[in-house]
This record gives sequence, structure tokens and C-alpha cells, in this order.
Amino acid sequence: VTERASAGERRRPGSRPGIPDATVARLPLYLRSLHGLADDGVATVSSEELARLVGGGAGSPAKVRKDLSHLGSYGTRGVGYDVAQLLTTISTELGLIRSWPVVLVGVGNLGHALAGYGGFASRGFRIAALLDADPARVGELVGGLRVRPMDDLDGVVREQGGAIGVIATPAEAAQQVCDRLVAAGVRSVLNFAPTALEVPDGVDVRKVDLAVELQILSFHEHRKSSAPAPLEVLA
Amino acid sequence: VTERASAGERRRPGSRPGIPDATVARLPLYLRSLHGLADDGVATVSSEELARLVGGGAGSPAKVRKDLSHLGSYGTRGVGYDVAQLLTTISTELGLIRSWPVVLVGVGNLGHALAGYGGFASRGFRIAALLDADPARVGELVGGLRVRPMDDLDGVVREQGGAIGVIATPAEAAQQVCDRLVAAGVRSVLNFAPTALEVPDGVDVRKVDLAVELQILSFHEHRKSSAPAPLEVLA
DNA sequence: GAGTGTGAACGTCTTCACAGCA
DNA sequence: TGCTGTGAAGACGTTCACACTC
Repeated sequence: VTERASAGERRRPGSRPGIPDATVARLPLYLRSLHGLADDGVATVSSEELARLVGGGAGSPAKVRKDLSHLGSYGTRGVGYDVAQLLTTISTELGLIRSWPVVLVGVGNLGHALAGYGGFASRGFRIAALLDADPARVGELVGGLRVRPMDDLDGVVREQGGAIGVIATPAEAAQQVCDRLVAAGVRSVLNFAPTALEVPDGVDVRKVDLAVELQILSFHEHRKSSAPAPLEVLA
Repeated sequence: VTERASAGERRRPGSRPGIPDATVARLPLYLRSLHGLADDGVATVSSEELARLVGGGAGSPAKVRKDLSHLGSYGTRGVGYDVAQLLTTISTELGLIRSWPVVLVGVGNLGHALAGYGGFASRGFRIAALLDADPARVGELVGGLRVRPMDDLDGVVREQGGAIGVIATPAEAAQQVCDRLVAAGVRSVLNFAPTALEVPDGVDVRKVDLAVELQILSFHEHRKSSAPAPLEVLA
């Protein structure tokens, strides 16, 4: 699900010329596979091996090489890429050297799951605060953090620099919550509520919608079901 | 996050010529907006209005018209599209006339959240079974359903026709669970575990990885932070 | 007049193929 | 010899602009 691309594509003087969106979307996948390799003590990967690791759809050796070449990559011909070096290069490019504070709004079913998700810390994020509009939930201890009232939002965002906002509220509340996040200074939002959010320029929104994913699968499943003849051997 | 496209692109004789993947990915968004309109008693939409409703990134009027034209659409020039008719057309195309059974494997934090998600039924899906490998969890009542042991998988999938599998297990178990789903006859899988899954041809996998989404946001946030000069007024 | 449907232009992403280097 | 780095070709997706219809 995934959707809104970066607004600005600024391309400043000193900075690396823009990395294509499609490449940016794959860098995290490379990162994941590289962590696995590093854990196994592997020192070097070829583009072919890396493509295989990130998995069918997202990986062809040529794609991997093009992607990495955008980072000004340092592969060694005849050998491959240095795993450790690629890890730091990609992490740096993604801004994952520091760990980003995440402000999670909405501590319902999904919010609980997100708060309890272990993979945050190792992937460059830490939950800085849990907020909920429901007074009955405020004060509750979830994943080691106490749920705070919405009024704390401004303070939390300001004391953390440049936090990422995660919206896990019902659809009806999402736009309002988003507005408050943006007003508090948040410029990156991950939205789990099934609604489109309106944001001013300079704010990035990505969204994850479970039902949308299932409906896309449904389309393909439907197609398969209504295609009784798998044979097309003639020609 | 979203990723693997359909394997086969079969394009059989009687069927509609292939709808582009990009369009398929947007149909659920149109559907959502249209439901909203129908609930409000609106009878007709223009491509411009619909584009606005699905939200910034995904909507331009031209895109909407192209997308809908792939469905052999029936808009009325000078007026717009009939909301009710579009609803049924898109629902039919996505295979959402029937409601699809969903088999959810892994009833941890995330599994609980998914099982408790209310939006399933209204969007064309119903949870047919919850499964978990942990004997301690089997028997637990979650979202009105009793958690069943993995051994029930074959039976469940077979008694439901063409179920969609959802994997909400830890990464280590995901491939094994996926293999069992596929062996049982599942051809569409939604994977929440942060791993690439290998599947035979004809099986579609979509994946949702929270950390990947955050890392993509991180990239843009990082860019913004390291771009101190918002002025580029010279030229 | 208003808004769809669509060819044609444009831009982006992917794949190919091969030169070049360890 | 093996694998990277990259122009060039090709596929795909989006945007434009306008003819056509209600």
C-alpha cells in the first residue's frame, strides 16, 4: 500500500543527486537482507545473491546493481559488495544512523500491536510516546510506556526533534489527529486508518491499509478462479 | 509496501484484456470513496471530485478516467459517473461480490489486532479461522473465534474454497507457515512477517512491513533535516 | 457548458547487453 | 574469469489536450 511519493525532490548543490523513489523503496529490503548476511558472518555478496535474498518480485541482479550505483556504491568487480560497507552506506542514506522517535496515536487493538512490536529498536526507531483521546485509556501501561492524553502531543513532539507520527485511530479521527501532529511540527506520517489524509506541502504521508491489500489479492484470486483452463500450450 | 505483482498476466480469450497493476492497486481506493458517497446519498461523481476524495498522491482526474475506462466504464459526458453503478462494477471486477474467507495464522499481538479489526466484513472478507502453533494459545477465544492448532489448516482451507492466507507469525516461522498454506491450496498470501517468502508460480504474495514503511519515511525526513536552506529563489 | 474517453507525448522504471576492472 | 557499472532499449505509467457527447 504505500503510496504518496516525496513532495519536493529538492536536489540541493552539495547533496547526492536524487535517488529514484523506486530505489528508495527497495533500500530497506536490501538492508534487511544484509543484516541477515552480517549475522551469518558473510563478508561479501554479489548482486545476484542479494537479488535472490530480497525475494522474487523485488529483485533482479540488474536492478540491484542500478539501485546500489545510485548510492555511489563501491562494489568490487569480479567479487561483489562488501556487506559491512553496504550496511553503513544504506543506513546512512536512509538516515538510520540516529534512531528516530515515533509518536503513536491511538492505542486500540492495532496500537497495542504496534507498541508491542519488538522490531522497532533494531530497525532504527523507538517509540517515544503513546497517546490516546480516550480518558479511560490514558494512564494504561502498554509495552512499557504509559498512555498519555492528546494534550501532551505538542510537548512530546517538541521535546523530541523531528518525530515520525503513526496514526492508529479509527478513520473518523484520523484527519483531526493528523492536523494536530502537523501543527505540532511532525513532517512524516504513517497512517493506518482507512482514509485519505490532507496535508500541507512538505509533509509526507504513507499509508497502510489492510483491506486494500486484501482487495488487491482478491482481484488476482478472482482472476485465477474464473480462469478454468490453465493450459495455453498451443501456439 | 506492496510489492509482488501478479505472476501470470494470462489474458484469456473471453476475459477483459488485462487491467494494469497500477490501476488494480487504485480500484480499492475508489471503492472506499464511493462507499462514502453512497452513504451520503450522492448519486453522481465527476472524475475531478473522485480524484480529490481518494487524496493527493493517488488522484488526478485524468488518472481516474483512464483507470475507469479500463473497466469498460459507463460515465456520462457532461455529468459524471453513476455512484451505484461504479460501486458494483468495481466490486465485481475485484471479485468482491462474494466474501472471501481469510485464514489467519499467528495470533500474537498483531494477530489479535487483525482478528479484532472490524472493517473486514464490510470490505468483502470474513475471518474463517485463526491458527497458532503455540499449544498454549490454542483454544483461546479471540474476536469471537477459537484459536485452532496448525494441524487443522488443511481441513480449514479445504472446506473453505480458495481462502486467502494471512501470515502474522514471527519472521522465523513465516516461510514454513507459507509452505503449509500453499500445500493446503492457498494461492493468495498477505505476509506481515519481515521476510521474503518463496512461493511457486501461480501464488501471489503481498507484504506489509511496518519497519520498511518507517524507513522510507525516515529517508525523506532525513533529507528534509539535512536541507537547511528552503530557499531556491535565485535563478 | 460540462465532463468523459482516448490517442499521443512525456517521464519513470526495468531489462538488456556489454565494456571495464579486479 | 567473474562480477560490477552503465549507456541504450524497452516496458510501463502518467499527463496532456482535445474530440465527442449529453
